[in-house]
Amino acid sequence: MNIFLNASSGIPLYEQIKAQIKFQIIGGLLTENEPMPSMRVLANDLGISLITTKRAYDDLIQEGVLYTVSTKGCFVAKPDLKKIRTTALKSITEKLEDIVCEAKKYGVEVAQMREIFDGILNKI
Amino acid sequence: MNIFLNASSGIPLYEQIKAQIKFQIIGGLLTENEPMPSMRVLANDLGISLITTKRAYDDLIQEGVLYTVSTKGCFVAKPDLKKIRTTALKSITEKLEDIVCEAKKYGVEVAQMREIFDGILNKI
Amino acid sequence: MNIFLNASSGIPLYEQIKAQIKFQIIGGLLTENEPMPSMRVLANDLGISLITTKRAYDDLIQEGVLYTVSTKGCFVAKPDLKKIRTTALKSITEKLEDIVCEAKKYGVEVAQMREIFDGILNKI
Amino acid sequence: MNIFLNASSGIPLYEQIKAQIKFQIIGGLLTENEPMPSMRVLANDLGISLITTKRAYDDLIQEGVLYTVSTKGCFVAKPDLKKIRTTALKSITEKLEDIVCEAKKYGVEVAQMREIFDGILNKI
DNA sequence: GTGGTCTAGACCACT
DNA sequence: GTGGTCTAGACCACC
Repeated sequence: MNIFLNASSGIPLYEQIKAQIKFQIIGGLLTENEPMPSMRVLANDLGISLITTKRAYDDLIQEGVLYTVSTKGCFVAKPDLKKIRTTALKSITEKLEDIVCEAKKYGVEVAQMREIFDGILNKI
Repeated sequence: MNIFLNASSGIPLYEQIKAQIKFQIIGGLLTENEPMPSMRVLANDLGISLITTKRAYDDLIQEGVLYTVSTKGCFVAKPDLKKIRTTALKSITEKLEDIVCEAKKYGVEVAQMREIFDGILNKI
Repeated sequence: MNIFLNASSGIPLYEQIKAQIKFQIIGGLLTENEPMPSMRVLANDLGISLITTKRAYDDLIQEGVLYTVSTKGCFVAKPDLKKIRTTALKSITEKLEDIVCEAKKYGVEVAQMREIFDGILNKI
Repeated sequence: MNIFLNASSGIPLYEQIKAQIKFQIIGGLLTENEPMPSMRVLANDLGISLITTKRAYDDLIQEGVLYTVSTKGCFVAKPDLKKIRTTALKSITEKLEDIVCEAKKYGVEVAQMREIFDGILNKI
């Protein structure tokens, strides 16, 4: 399981884990009914506390992204790609709005914002 | 002094204060050598603790946005608009990059990102 | 952590703490990525308020001397010895200039100043 | 009376006044029994509060640098140049010692300190 | 009245 | 346990 954590980013570790698991599902790296590494194993692999992986898994189960089979472990649920994408789009749109709003207060012109944004899109 | 705080936004009050003071300097509402309300008065006006306004002022003094004259109060420093804007642009660009990067992981297409962004720009 | 405070020196406690931590980094007693005592522990050891140690740490983090890993604690950053020394030399030079300037106004001759200074250097 | 104040230097205004009056006595600009400007006039000239000039004069009277004749005002006392110089030398020596001590903690070599000091002396 | 320093607490999120 | 934020209070020097 390839997950990369940044302890000093300020973003909670469990949120970083949750996001990367979702990315892998969206990207097809994790497929329906595939077994997830156990919380203990993942905690060990990442060198973090079991509590942290548990928090991430619990959240994902709660969101319906994973499901748990007692004594067997956690598995990837049937991915509701539409829901995940809709949620993601909503979150992204909101964040963009916040930034645009902030930029406006700093006196950044619309044309300049578009320029910056295009620059980023072209770079990736 | 028009400052609006949102106690439930998750953004520290002193950061909100700092940002709005900077916005007012950028917007020309606060001009060089203009006296700022005293920490006590501002704290009273906003209904928050003296410590919180002091924290905001201290940070801005440290950044060179305000300066203090012992027992007289705090004043607006010669606004280094260029630096403030450069810093702001850098921060905004970084945030945009993060979002675009996140969106990409969620499988959002470039065309769709541009569409969302244009929608926001047209709305404001 | 050996830090000695002089409550009656007029120098703020947090400045004394900051200076001594920098001295220890310069002197190699504190090395890169070494964990600092937690704010609470240090406050306890020194018999001062948590707020005062926090103030010192915050300043040092802001200066890039320390860095913080959320919930893990504060650590010694990659010491930019050059910057620290340059800053120190600048500050020392300025102070020396002020004193020489003051001495001159008191009519102290250059030769005498040199004599005093040599006396001090020979003593240490 | 030529006195120059720096409101934002951090040094109390009354200390700045005291020092400059002493300098003028040492330099022979103010001579024995010469009348000083009244506190009110001086306060007015400097654009500061009467309280501040009073504090400065009171201190100087206390130190024997000035004397007061009721209803007539303040005058320059017989300057005990030796005492003033001795006091000044002591204060300067102490300050130099503090700086040298601080510089040493920052790892500045004796040779380098001497170099800096000579540079300053040659400049003035 | 001003800012500068320091104190003793509290609550929170995260591990 | 850690740091981050916020609070209510105090004392000081200076003006």
